[in-house]
Amino acid sequence: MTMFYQEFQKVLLSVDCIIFGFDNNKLKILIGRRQMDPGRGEWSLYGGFVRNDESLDDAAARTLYELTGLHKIYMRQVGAFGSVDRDPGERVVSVAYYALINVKDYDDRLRQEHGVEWVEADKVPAMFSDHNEMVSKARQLMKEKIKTRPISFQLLPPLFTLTQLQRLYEAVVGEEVDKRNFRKRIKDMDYIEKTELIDKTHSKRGAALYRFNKKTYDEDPTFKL
Amino acid sequence: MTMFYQEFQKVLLSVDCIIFGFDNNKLKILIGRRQMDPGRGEWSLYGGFVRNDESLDDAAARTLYELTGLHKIYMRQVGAFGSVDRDPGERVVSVAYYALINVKDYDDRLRQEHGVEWVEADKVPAMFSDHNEMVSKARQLMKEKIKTRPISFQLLPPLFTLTQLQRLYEAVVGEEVDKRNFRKRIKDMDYIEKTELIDKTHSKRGAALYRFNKKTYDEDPTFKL
DNA sequence: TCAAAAGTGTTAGATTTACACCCATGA
DNA sequence: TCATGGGTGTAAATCTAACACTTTTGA
Repeated sequence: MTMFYQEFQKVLLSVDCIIFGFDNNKLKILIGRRQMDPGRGEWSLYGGFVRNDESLDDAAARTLYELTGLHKIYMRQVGAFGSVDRDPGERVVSVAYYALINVKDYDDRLRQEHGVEWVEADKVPAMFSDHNEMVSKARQLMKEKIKTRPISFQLLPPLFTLTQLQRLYEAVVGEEVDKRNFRKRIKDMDYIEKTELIDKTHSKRGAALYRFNKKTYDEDPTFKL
Repeated sequence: MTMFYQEFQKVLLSVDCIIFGFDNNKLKILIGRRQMDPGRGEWSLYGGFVRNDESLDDAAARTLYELTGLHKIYMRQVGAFGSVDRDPGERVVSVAYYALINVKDYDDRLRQEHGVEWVEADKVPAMFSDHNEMVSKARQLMKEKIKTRPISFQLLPPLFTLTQLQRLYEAVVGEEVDKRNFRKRIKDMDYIEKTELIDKTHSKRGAALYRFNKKTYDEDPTFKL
């Protein structure tokens, strides 16, 4: 059946997902207790094995769908992790992906059924194997990404206030920024549109709601690399 | 023997190396004709299969050593490539690494024995499978890296002139930079040390030779992230 | 003596940072 | 009426980019 490469060893390949959410002005990630031996009961990222008939991206998307019921989640590869002993059971190489979702899109019932929970990205417990490493690398990549690309919208509802956008940015880069300077920068981004709508849930005065215009963004020549 | 994960499929895992060199003011990469079916004879990166008793990094380092006879090559992971049909033979997932070497360190006899050659990074032919994709991604990563980290020294001899350093920088980022501005920036980097030595092979007047001081670099608090 | 590469400062413009007060509203 | 978060402009400092001529020396 196998015609080529007969003499080479195969390995188990998994994907592990670092799923980011933003809630209560905190960056959070979704983790659970490992349901499998070895390591059963340890904190762990959600993952799954790669099948022979699916690409790595497909495996990650499928895994994300299994867990969240959501399609077309924003997702980027973090890298491959392949220490020999990273899994105490047997040799497993894992490709990590980070994903961004809007916490509100994730049915809380489904979340509980899978036994995963949102923990603050700054307070992640010690996890199984090299999962903490995966998380740091993912955070690092996301931090670099957010400085040049509009990924915030993947974590926010379709309508959001500038304060929300700023808090998210601060949570991701890990430092506070000046309100006026931040808003000045946003004004220059034509693809962040002010709507007529007002959010009154977070303040008495009410804050203008903004939305991300993907079309305008895609047409912006600044972003044609 | 295998106690866990029995029900999951395994895949062949390979590493592919994008080996950069700098010669004649040109950024080059090392490629050869594929020696294996399927795809025998097509242009290809140099790669190898990952063994069960070695990490991905070890597999890449071993592959680099096999080809070049060099140890401790600077090397960074590019990412995992895993389309289902990327290899027409059977399912193979590959982890790409880029590596930087000083062309002069590579014995030309050994190079010929392996049937690989240096081609300009801007003139890479169509290659086997997704290897061109790997090269673009590697170039992109390296370009980002060189803007904040001193990786040039991996591609240059221990002593080099500022003009060489500038030409290399230009080749990597793909655009020319102003000589005076470039040298001003270099002056601010304490870890690039001027020596008393003069290179007279490239000009009549002679150019001062510089060296990279790793110790100074490692102690520079700017680079503690 | 001249061609070829090395070496060297200044200025204008752009970008970034720091900073403080008034507004609207519901409780 | 007051506490809370929303909203706004200016000036200094820093960084970046543009620019041209002199030096040395081997051929």
